[in-house]
Amino acid sequence: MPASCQFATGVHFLALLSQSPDAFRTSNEIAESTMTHPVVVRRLMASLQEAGVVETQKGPGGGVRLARLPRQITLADVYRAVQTSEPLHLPHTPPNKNCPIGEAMQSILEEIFTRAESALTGELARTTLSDVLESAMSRHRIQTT
Amino acid sequence: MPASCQFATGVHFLALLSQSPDAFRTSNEIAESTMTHPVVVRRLMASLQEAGVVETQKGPGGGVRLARLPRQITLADVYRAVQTSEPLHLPHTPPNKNCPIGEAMQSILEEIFTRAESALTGELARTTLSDVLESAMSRHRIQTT
DNA sequence: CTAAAACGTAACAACCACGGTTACCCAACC
DNA sequence: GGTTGGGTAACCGTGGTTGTTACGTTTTAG
Repeated sequence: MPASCQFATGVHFLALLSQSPDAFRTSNEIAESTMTHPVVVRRLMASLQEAGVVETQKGPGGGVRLARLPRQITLADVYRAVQTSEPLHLPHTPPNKNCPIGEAMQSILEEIFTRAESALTGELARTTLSDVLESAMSRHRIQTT
Repeated sequence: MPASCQFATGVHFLALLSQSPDAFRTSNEIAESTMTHPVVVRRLMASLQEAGVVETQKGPGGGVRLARLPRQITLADVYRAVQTSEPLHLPHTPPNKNCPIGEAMQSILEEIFTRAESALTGELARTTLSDVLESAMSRHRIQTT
């Protein structure tokens, strides 16, 4: 199911960065924690940097850190920065020109998709990175005690 | 990924069926209108039949028709019947066991995904097939006049 | 009872996006 | 200037989706 898990990965990355909002973490560290490849980390972080969610610093002592406080970053920000393809798609082959229904279908579907995705991002906007980190901390505490 | 457009295709199919809720339409007719293959139609219709959205009739004079009135079928019904993969996904590789954040991440993300998808289907549930058909009819009328 | 019309489904190929990997360039710090 | 880091291009393997063929099964017509 190679159906883009970039959002999940991105949230995971940013949750790690939220632990120490001021410190730079290297892509190697992040990759190790998430069992992936440093290049994958840098690729995803590039999108997040473009969206103004993180900032990077090259050279020794450099790495990636949040550009804003965890409280000021919502999951909708992450979703918009990272999601390359939309969850709902039009068919690749255009409909029959002789079919009046098909003629109007695309624009109807596009409107529906827009509304549906607004609902989705609206829900995601209600959770911030600090919420995620807090949940993770409390959950881990319960698991280890 | 070859971004699944099954939802869009399904809505298109059902909009066609909504034109004549009582008559059986063959997969060949549907395929012709949507510029696809009869087997593709039957495959998708199989899911919709399993969900109780359509009913099929074999043999001459048979085909597919809606199981309920267009007014009683929402796009959320279509989405649930047809969508094989969810819009948001967990990473395929589990996180590092030594990372406390990663430990808790999966369940946190699953909760978030559940809420987000509920928001999406909630929005889709507000539109019925008769709404779609009505939009298509009025749009086509405007385009052709 | 046979033939034709339709769905049901398995099997296969083509395509394409995603993730992992390597390699190389560039910037920053010591 | 060397080391440490990100930035990015290029490539491959994998797997899901669609299109297509082929065949079985059910139903109706006659």
